Amino acid sequence: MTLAEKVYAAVQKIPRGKVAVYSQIAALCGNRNLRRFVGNALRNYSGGTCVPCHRVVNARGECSGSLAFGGTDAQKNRLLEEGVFFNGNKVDFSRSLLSEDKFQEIAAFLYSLNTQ
DNA sequence: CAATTGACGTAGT
DNA sequence: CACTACGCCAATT
Repeated sequence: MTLAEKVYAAVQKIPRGKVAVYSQIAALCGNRNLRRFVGNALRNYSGGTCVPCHRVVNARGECSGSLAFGGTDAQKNRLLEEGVFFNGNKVDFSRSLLSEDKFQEIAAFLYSLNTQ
């Protein structure tokens, strides 16, 4: 299993109405320093809508540039529809960041994948 | 096998 | 606040 596949698995576990940051995803895959590759993996992903890539933002709460969805606005609107709170054009982390317990839950799930 | 590349992050100016 | 410089690391070439 490549790291990219782990990334996809982790992102799929992000609940509706919440967002995660790249470092979190990287941490779930075993190492915060992989954060850079997380973005790469999502960009490279062409498997359709199975993975909610739009729920992943950078550490400042900003949506990604122009690449995957048709602009930052498109991603932002999608998040808004899911109930994510925004503060300007940034995600309001205090209300919409992945909760700590959910993070742990996903971590446990990813761990089980690692042992396969 | 070495070089290049990023949807990133932090610290410093 | 904005911009820069540098670190980080797997995948691709």
